[in-house]
Order: sequence, then C-alpha cells, then structure tokens
Amino acid sequence: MTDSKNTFYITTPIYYVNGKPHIGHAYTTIVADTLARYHRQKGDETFFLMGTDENSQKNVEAAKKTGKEVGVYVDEMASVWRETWLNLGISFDRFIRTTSAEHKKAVCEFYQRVYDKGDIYPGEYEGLYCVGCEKFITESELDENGECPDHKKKPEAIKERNYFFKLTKYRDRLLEHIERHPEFIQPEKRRNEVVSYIKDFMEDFSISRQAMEWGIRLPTDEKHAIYVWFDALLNYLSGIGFVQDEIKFDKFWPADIQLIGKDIIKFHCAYWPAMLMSAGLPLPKTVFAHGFFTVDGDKMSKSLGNAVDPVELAKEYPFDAVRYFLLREIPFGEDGDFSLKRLQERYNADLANDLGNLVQRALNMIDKYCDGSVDRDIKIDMPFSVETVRLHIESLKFDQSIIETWKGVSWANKYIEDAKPWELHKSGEHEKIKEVLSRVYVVLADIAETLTPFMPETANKIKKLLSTEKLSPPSEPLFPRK
RNA sequence: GGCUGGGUAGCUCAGUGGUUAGAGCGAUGCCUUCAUAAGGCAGAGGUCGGGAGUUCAACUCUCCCCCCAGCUACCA
Repeated sequence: MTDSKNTFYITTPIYYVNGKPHIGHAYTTIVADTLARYHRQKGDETFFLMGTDENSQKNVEAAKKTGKEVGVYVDEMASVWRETWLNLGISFDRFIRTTSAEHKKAVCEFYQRVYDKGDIYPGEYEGLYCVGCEKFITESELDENGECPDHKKKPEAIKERNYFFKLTKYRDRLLEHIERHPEFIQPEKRRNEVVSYIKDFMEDFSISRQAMEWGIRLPTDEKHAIYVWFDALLNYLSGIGFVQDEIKFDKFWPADIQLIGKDIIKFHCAYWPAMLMSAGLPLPKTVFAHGFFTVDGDKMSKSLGNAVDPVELAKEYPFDAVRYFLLREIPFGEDGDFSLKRLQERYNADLANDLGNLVQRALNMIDKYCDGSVDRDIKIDMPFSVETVRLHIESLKFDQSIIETWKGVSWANKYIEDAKPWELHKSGEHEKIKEVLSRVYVVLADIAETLTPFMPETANKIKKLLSTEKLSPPSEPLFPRK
C-alpha cells in the first residue's frame, strides 16, 4: 500500500436507519476518517464515502412503530445520522442515501449488466428469513425459542418465486482472486473463514422479494423489489458516480479500502466481488473487517441497554479523546472492550498529563524565560520517526502509530526534566534555555503534524499555539483532568 | 465434532531455540517544581494455560489435554 498512487477511495458500510448510531458505528467511522485525513495530508486526492441503507425491510418496521410514512421516517433518520457525523467532525466527502434517484439509477443499470450477462434466473425459494439480519437463516441457527439468536425474533417463513444471482458461477474465480491477492481480505483470520464459506457452503442467492412494497423495483419485473444487499452494496459505486459521472467513477474505482464489521463479511467478501465480476468491474483492493466491542466486558445489545451513544460520550469527553482511545487501545482488527474507566485512565494519563501538560509547561517556560520566542528552525535528531508513524498507518496499525508518536511526548517531558530550564534561569544561562526550549518546540511541532489524522482538533489547537508570533501557553488546558 | 486464532506481570499486550522474560497503564517509594497535585527515577509484581517429549539448552519446536473467541457441522 506504499505505492505512489495519488488517489485514495475509502468507504464505511452504509448504516441502517432503524436506530441511532452507537459506539460501534462510531469506531468504523473514526477509522475511516483517520485514514481519509492521513491521505489528504499526504496529498492524495481522497474520497471518503459513507451513507445510509434505507430500502431495508427493517426500516419499514421501524417506521411502522413510529406511525410515520416510511419515506418520511427514512428522511428524518437519514438526516439524524448525517448530522451526527457532521457534528462529530467526520470529514466524509459524500453521504449517499440508497433512496436517492442517483443510487436507484445506478442499481438499475448494474442489475441490467448482470442480467445481460446471463447471471440472473428465476427460481423459487422457501426458507426462514430474519428481517433483523436481512438474510435467510437455517433452523439450526435458531435458539431454543425458535428465534434468531442475534435479534431475538422469530424468522418469517417465506416461499415465493423470485430471481437468483448465479453466485456459484464465480466460485473458482473468487477463490483464485483471494489466493492471488492476500491483501484483499484482512485480517488473515477472516480470509480463512471466507475461503471455507466459498468452498463448502456458498449457494446462489435470491436477489428479489415479491412481498416488498418498499425498495427499488426490479427493472425486468415490476412486481419484485430488489433484495436489500443487492441494492446496498452498490452504494460504493453510486456514491462516486457510477454511470452518471464516468470521469469521477474511473478516477476512484476500485476502492482502496472498504471497512466493514465482522458481521457482514460474507456479503462483502463473497457476494460483492462476484457481483462486480459479473458486471465486469474491478474488485476493491482491500476489504478490512474490524472486530466488535464489548462494553465493560458485556456484549453490546439492545436487551442489556448498554449501547454507548457517541453523541452523549462527546459531551463528557472531547471527541478527539474518544478517537484517541479507540485507535490507541484496540489493535485494529481485534475485538475490544469499551469501558469508561479505561477511557478515563487513558484520558488522564496520556492526554491530560503527558501531552496536554507538556504543551502547557513548554509554552509557559517559553513565555516566561524566553519572552515567547524560540529558534523555530533548530535542527535536531527527532526522538520519534515520522516515517515509522506513516508506515504503521498504512499497514492499519493505528495503535503502533500512536505509540511511536508518544515517544516524542515522553522524550520532551524527560528532556525538560533533565535540562531543568528553571535552574538555568536562576543561573542566568539564557542562551542555553533558549536552545533547550527550541528543541522542545520543534518536537511539539512534529507531534502536532503527526497527530493530525488521529486527533484533528487537538492537532490544530497545538499548531495554532505554535504559530503565534509571541508564544504563550493556552488560556485553558488542552485536556483538563477528569 | 471440525477448522482458525488465542491463553505471558493486577489490566492491555510485545517477544526470541540459549546468560537474570519485556513495554504501557495501575499500585508503592524517592527526587523535582516550569506545568493541568502535572514530570522524572527506582524497586515490587510472572513456575510465559497444564502435562509429556525432542535438545547441551524451550517461554520460544513436536504431541496430548484444558480454557476463551470466531466460523462451521451434526445430533436432537
């Protein structure tokens, strides 16, 4: 991923709008935002897409509960989601809605291509369907009450004629692609799961529903709505202008990274690439499935009511602190535990004490001992490697990247301790003080630069403090202790 | 039942066929005062899941077992 390519296209899954965003959504989104900001900083022409999945049956049910028209309901909810991310400072370039005219047009065109290819055939399906999952499930997957274990709901028995996509036709090509491109599915353990699924269990899947009133109509048969996944996955194409802005589309497709949660691997690592093959389009370079959170050790679930609301959280802690915590605490790709206690510990130790206090003490001494002036171009050996930070980001090891940056923070704190500017001040060694504080200054400047993708607001604050003509400490601490 | 990944300090994790097994956080003691009662230093804390084997030598390799997570099957 260290090629010199100058465009970068990254996507998050589009989210269902039948509820509010929780910390898991925020996690995916933060990672995507960090990567997007990194690539922009690097100078790549970057496109960061996110959006909402609105043609789903579960949205219809959610709307029914509120007594609203589905159309009204999804409009309202889509706006809630969009505003949430905007307010949290997420730098998406486009927020795609699957009910938009553009998306529908793209889906119809895509469908037509696959149809013309001969990959769609009518058939009959009988099975149990869980609306919560938006997929068919087998009896053996049900729990002791005959309910879907994830959604605690009885699945619906469906028997109808509908249309199928010849997924199995692409079995060999999929396996070959995965084999030849080890970077396609990450992390590695997910790749194994996918391979075993494709080899042993994959079947053609139904791509239409007769019973559905809501959703995109099948161009070749108006009585059918397109199955939500065959529609939703295409947002990654419609979001960058598929069949409507070919120049833009050709510039950004295929995507560099598609982030997903581990629950939707099958759709993104089997259905999706096969659909693209059928339509004659190149495959995304990497699909990365991250882990899930527990909250204080418990599975996050509606029944436990322990879902963490990122908006509420951002009232307690600056959102940068939440970003820092999630990226620093959880090795990307692993499952992690979210706990407020842990967040507070990290906040106080790393952000308030180490970084925030460093900025404070350094600028205070520059102000006090050097009249706000240092040599901003002093050449020193950097105590951490910006190159290492970059390499870690590009290999998606955000925790490592932050650890490397913190070497700079620790170095500066120790250097100040060893050099003791306050004693130099007493003995009147002004030149020496200025040299010491100049060194600290340039390290801080590099830290701010490096931190930009991770903590954009904080990085900007520091940059601003460092760019005033007469340097002085911030009027308020960067991160007040909690 | 099968497959995959994992079980290392209180917590989160890193690590190598070879002297006394590492980091960060937390807890303890000391030093310091520029700073958000922040910072620095030091010691404490582990029979590296259990057992057997290979080897001059294993935490690091092999086998068996136990436990955790994920995927998946079968029986019902």
